[in-house]
Amino acid sequence: MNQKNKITNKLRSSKLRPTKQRRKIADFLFNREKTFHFTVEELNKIINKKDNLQKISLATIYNTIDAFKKAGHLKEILTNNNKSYYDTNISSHHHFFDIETNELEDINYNDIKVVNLPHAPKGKKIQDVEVTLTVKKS
Amino acid sequence: MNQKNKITNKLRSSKLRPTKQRRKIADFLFNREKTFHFTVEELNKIINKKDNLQKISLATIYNTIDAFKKAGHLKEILTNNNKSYYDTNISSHHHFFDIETNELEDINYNDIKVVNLPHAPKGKKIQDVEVTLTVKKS
DNA sequence: CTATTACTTTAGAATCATTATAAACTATTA
DNA sequence: TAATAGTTTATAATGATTCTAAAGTAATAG
Repeated sequence: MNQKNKITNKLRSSKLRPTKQRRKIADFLFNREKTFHFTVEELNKIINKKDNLQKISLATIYNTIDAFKKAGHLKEILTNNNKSYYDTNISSHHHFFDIETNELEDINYNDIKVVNLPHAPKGKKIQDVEVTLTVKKS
Repeated sequence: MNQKNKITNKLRSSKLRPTKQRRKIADFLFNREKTFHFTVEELNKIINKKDNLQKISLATIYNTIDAFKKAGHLKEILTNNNKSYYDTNISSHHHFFDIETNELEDINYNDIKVVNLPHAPKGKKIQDVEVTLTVKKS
């Protein structure tokens, strides 16, 4: 199956109509080797570079990223930076977050072990475990 | 030493002039048994309840919380909620974060063990280790 | 195929959290 | 007590995100 069809299937299997906009964004985000960290504004700048003919509105980018997140294709990263950061690496892993530059870096799952997880409070269940190592210039 | 003087000293030792506003906020935040989690808007609502005579402006509350954070009297908590959460418990510990209600709960330091911490990227040093367990209704 | 329906995109307005501004005020210091 | 340095304040400005409702497009029924 070619990449175009893979994207279409990915969208369909998440009950998302494969529109031109969603394909373009999905193609950009998911057809790559390395994981990609971004904010919506950053993604918007890249997707809508001046020389691009078919621009995608910022609202659509927000909608699409939100849909991809809900479908489990993107992981939202915890920060204290008052904007949303996303990661194309959805497998369980952790992050360095540079509080001076706002840069993120993945930490391999096996490089950190979180042991003795406590029980969730009554009536709740744990949905995700995220370790953030805040770093700065040494 | 009475509590009023304690607060004054805490402020002075952080090179913050003990103004009426800072005392009031510090008194509210730090003279308590249990830790307190809040956003600035929540704190503003509490500090400026209708029946309060001396109101404190929202800008001052932001300034003060920022000063207290920089002085190390408050810990900022990582979430994916696009607003800043603070914790009066500044000792090393972790959190449950309910993504449906935005409620936070402390996790005792010893209830989670993070082992095998990786080295920080070259030229950087680890400033903080935070584990957030995202929870939701089960 | 075509018409209908349901979903999606869009520009722009609205909202929410936060930061900036600059004038009035207050604690500290000389 | 006067000068100064730091602080507070209302308000404006900013930045990120969500809302709105009209126009467009994909899916589906006939």
